[in-house]
Amino acid sequence: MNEGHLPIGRFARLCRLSVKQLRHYDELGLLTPDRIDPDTGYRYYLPGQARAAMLIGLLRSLDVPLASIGRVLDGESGVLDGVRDRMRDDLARRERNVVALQRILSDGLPRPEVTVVREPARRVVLVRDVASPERIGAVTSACMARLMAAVGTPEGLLAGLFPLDLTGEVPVTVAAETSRDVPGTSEDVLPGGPFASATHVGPYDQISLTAHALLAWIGERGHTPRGPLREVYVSDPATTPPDRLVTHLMIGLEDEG
Amino acid sequence: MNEGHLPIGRFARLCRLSVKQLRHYDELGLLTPDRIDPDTGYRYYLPGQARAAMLIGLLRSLDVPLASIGRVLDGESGVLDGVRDRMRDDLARRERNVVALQRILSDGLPRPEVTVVREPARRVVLVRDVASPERIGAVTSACMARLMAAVGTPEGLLAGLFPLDLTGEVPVTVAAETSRDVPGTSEDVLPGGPFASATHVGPYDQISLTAHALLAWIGERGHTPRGPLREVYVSDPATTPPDRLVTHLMIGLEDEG
DNA sequence: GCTGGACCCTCCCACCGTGGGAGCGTCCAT
DNA sequence: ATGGACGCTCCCACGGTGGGAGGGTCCAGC
Repeated sequence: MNEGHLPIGRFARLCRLSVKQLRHYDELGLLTPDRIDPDTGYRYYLPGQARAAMLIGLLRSLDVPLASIGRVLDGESGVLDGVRDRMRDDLARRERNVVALQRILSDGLPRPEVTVVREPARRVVLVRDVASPERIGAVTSACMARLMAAVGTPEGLLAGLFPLDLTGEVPVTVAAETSRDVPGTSEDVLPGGPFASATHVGPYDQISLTAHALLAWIGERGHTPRGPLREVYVSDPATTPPDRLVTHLMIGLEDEG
Repeated sequence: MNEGHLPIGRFARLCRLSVKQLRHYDELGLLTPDRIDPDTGYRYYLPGQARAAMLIGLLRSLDVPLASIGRVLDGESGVLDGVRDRMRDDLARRERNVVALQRILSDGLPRPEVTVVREPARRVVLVRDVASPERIGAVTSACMARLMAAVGTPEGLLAGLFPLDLTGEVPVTVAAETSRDVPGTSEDVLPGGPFASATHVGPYDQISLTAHALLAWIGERGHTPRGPLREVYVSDPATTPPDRLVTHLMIGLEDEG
């Protein structure tokens, strides 16, 4: 063991890492042994490498991916900020998941009554945006605020439109029924026809549970959904406690299932 | 397509799942097609299976593992409670990670001054417990409260002892130096000898960063740590703001490095 | 100098859930 | 009958770690 070289096992004990981990980090170029015996392939580390090794261990214990750790060790700046931001997003998603799971455990799965209604076509003005799946709630609120500011008092229904597939970037649309033209919004006609409709009572962040039940109802009967999910906001969230918020959920149906 | 049987692609679109997922769930026995053509191997589903499929999708979107979903579908009770509890623990761990990462980003890695001190053997009384890695802080506080209640005013130092390996169930020990016998505690002698010592200033939940630096110092110099990590609590957390809490961290050294 | 046991090497597989793709067979509307 | 959409199975990839097989190496004690 000349020059204080340590074989991998001893070095591993020093750094509280496993031999497997050290070999893996070597393979990835994160922590290269000071010397590798060309004949035997034995890896030899210096005690001075312990700090780098333990930094890897520390960051791993904080769930920083090895790829990011590599970039940190290469001196790239801002890497950990990105990691932290991603972790925060992930954390928020998991918090919502736990809340939703708790809700399911407390209340059971929603089994809303589903009816088929025939909707007229409706002339509306729209405000649109795009959101990541986590940000849908906030972005929808912001769109609604913009729409209300532009429209003033709506003459008819107030609704949100969302694609059924909530992966990737999700287009968010809020619509207010009106016969007037409103600057700052675009105008459109929501198609009429048969819709499957269910009513969600409760906070907006649990709408997806009722939406799920509605989709399941449609699936069970062999219908094919058509177009986006419509959320018709019946209550005013400014004056209604979250547990009493009423929202109609509607999904268009093919004329023939 | 007799009796309303749907081939896998159509059923997948109905349930917002991928064909790959459905095949996987079939393989795991979570959702078996109503009929499998024995000649072609084609899977055929009934529309009535959509609700089960979407329940799988819903629970998956909440990060419930497929194995747990399987047990839910088998009617086993209490499964989701366990999942939720595990998620909560995981969430707490991730929250701590993000906080620690933020701390590293704000303050940089701690680079405490490390000194070698020679400690006398000390007679102490002990309170012990066991904790999962997440609960160490809370359990240590609880032990300390018990110890203080039993000892009253300590005559000497007040310390916590923790193994260097914080995986699995971690034994937690708090010690108060005293010459008296104290009912409700056990008595022991902390060995003396050379110790590497560093001072942590700041909240207790960031002690691990300084402990890491101390271990790295030991590793860099080729010493071998001996025995548990000692945390000597210098400040009174009841009267000191968290940012000013002073803790000495000490790790025993082999006489010969 | 020899030997045994601890240590090291490489290579493969497993976990979990999903997606991609190769290579090939099947269904159905034209 | 034929083309194109759709189905099948089987393999590989991701990230990070552990387990294990099969084989070579080091060193302390004799």
